Amino acid sequence: MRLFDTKRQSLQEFQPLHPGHASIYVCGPTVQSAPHIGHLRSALIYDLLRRWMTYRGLEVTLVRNVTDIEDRILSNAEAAGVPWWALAYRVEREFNRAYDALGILPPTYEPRATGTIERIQMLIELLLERGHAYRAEDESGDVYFDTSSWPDYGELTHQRPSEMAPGDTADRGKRTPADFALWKGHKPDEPDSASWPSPWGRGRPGWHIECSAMSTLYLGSRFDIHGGGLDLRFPHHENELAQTRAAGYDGPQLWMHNGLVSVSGQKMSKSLGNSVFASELLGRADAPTLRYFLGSAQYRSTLEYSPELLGEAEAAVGRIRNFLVRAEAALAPEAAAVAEEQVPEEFAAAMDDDLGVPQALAVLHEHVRRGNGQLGAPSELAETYRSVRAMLAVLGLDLAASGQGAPDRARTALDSLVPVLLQQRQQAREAHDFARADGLRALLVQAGLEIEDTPQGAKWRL
RNA sequence: GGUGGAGUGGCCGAGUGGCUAGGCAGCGGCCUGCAAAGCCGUAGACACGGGUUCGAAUCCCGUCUCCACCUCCA
Repeated sequence: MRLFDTKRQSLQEFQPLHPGHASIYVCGPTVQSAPHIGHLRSALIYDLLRRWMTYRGLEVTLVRNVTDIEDRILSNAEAAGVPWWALAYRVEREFNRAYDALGILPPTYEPRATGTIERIQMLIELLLERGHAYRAEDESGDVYFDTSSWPDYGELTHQRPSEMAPGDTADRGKRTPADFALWKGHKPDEPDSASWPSPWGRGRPGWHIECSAMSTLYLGSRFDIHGGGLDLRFPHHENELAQTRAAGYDGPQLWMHNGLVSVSGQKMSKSLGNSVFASELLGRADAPTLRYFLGSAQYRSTLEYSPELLGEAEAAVGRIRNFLVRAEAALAPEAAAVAEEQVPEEFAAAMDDDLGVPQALAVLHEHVRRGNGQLGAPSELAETYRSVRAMLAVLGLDLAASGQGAPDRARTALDSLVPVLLQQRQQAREAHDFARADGLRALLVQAGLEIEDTPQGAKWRL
């Protein structure tokens, strides 16, 4: 399969470092505030990558970190009047609930920055020894990465420090504005619990270093892929790469960056107040619809969010779901059983081409349409049905047609009441009392049911 | 100022030299008592100006516009 590499700015044939295995590190959230649609999209993209690689026979090790100590966590916690660790943990749990609700598979491991302090300190020590870091000249206890000591600085985003817009020079103890903190000395107004002893005094890790520490600790000096949001390219990933390599590690062989989500053509931001949070999104649509919607743009493109677009995704998913219901009704159970799940070649080609999910969805729809035309031809239908199921499985679209699981009491009540109404409607139709028949149908539709007349009589579903 | 990405029909979104993706919305037909669902058919586009070519959404040159990043960000 081919993937677009940010560093080389081109599609690269993916060659795992270890045949049959793929190692992926994805920048997870800084658990400072509630997850929004952008976080979900990002996580879903790497979930799809992982599922696809698994389908292709690779054993995938996916590490997605949690950055649970950082400036914004401290300031948000202080503003909320809660301990920073309580805020971080609450938000972390909120992220995981949202991931679960979307059917995003748990990563192989999910390390926390606070659990990696030893490794972080070891890296900083290495950087100091090798002359790529320095202790701040003031009494702050900070340690900075010395960008001027690393000739390749800027290699990821193809920038030269001299041509960048000048940064904040007022920062304490830095030699040049481009230098960034590896270790931040403890400040008297910060909680003691947010600091750890170190050779440079009590303090906490800077932002960036935790990813260098966690990726190389769990995946080794060299690993296959590093992923994250487009907005992390600089400074986060640029700095991370510089640190990792300057400390003597190789880092990832390929960098992936996913596009952002816009709302009304504007980037989501706190200052604009247009963020779409996971909690409200999960209340607006079911998991398959959200997965479909979030996959409707190629992962490197900006995805525009609006309720209308979400509605379109819902219609598309409904179409697929309708097909499954019909096909399962038309097929013998053993024909519908999916033994070997094999996706169509065009689907595979789309996924292999830099994770072309929109094209893959097109292939899916083509099969659904074909299948709808085969409802009278079971042998052909069975094959199409199995293809569709295979594609849905790879995409993580869990459209279990007939309501699995134990029926709840409301459902039991509907199961006994709806057929009575449908029977009354049928009697009215036979008596040509269409006003009454349509009235009964309108009642059911208003209650949220779908009524479908078929040669075998009326069928209903929620 | 620097770095990167992108402009395709009413909307979203594929397509990288010839063979009109797909979805939603629209229109016509089939089916239906009427609908819904489904199927079939159909219209509509390549930011602009040049150039290369038998042929350009696709390649080249120029112009315009938009987006992201340049030390808070998925």
